[in-house]
Amino acid sequence: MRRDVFQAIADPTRREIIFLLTNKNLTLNQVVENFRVSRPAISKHIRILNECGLVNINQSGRERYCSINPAPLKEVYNWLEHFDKFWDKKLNSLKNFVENNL
Amino acid sequence: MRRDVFQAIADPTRREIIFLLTNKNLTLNQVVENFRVSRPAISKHIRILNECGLVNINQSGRERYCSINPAPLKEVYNWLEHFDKFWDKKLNSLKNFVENNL
DNA sequence: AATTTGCGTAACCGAACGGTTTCATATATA
DNA sequence: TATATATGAAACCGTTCGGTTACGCAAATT
Repeated sequence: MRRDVFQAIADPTRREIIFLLTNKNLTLNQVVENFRVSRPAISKHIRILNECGLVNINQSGRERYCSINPAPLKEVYNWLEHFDKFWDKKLNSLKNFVENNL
Repeated sequence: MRRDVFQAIADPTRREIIFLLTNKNLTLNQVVENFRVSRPAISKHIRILNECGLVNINQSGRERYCSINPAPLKEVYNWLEHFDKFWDKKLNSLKNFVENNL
C-alpha cells in the first residue's frame, strides 16, 4: 500500500470528495448521496483520504463527520512549483520576490 | 486506461523521470541508467508520460530523445489553487492581486 | 423491546498496474 | 557484410484498484 498524496488525488472520485468537503463538512452518507457508487466504495475512498491526512473524521454517535485538511496537498504544490515557471514566468518571479522579501 | 495527468504523476518513478528531464533531454537508455528497473519498464513509463503530453519524444536515428513539456501539469496546478489559500493565505491573496491588476 | 439507520468489514471480481523475460527490428559501427 | 546498439512489442505474472454484495453491529427512533 503506497498511499501517498499523489496517489490519493489520482482518482477522480476522491478529487470530487475533496472538493465537496471544501464547501462543508459532511457525514459519510451525505458524501455518498453525491455519487452513484455504493456506500462501501465511498467508505473506502474516505479511508484512503483519511490515511494520508487529507480528510479528518469526527465520530458523533453513529455518524462520521468528514472534514478536509488540505495541508498534505502542499507536498504536491511544492513539487509543482519546480515547473510553474515554465507556464507563468512573470507571476512566478513576482511570487518569488514576495517570498524572499516579506 | 484512464491516463490523465493526475494518474501520470501518481507514480514516483514517473515523477522522477519528469524531474530528470527538467535538467536535460535524455535518450530512453540514458533515462534507464538512472533507475534499477528494466528498460521495458522505463519504456512503458515514458509512453504513459508521452500519452498525456508530459514528455515529447524526438526520434533521431535509433535513439529517442525525451524532453519535458510541463504544460499539462497546469491542470494539477489549477486544481490545487482551490486549496492553497488554506496553507498560505497571505501569499495567495497577493498572487490574486497581481493576477487581477497586471 | 423492536426496528431503522449509519456505518465498517469481509469476501469476491474483473481490470489496470508495474514489473519481468524474450523476441523482433531498424540503425550504427567494425 | 557481420555485429553491436537502441528501442518497441508481446506474453506473462503477482499485486493493487475500484467496485460490488452480504453481513454485522452499535446508535437512534418507534
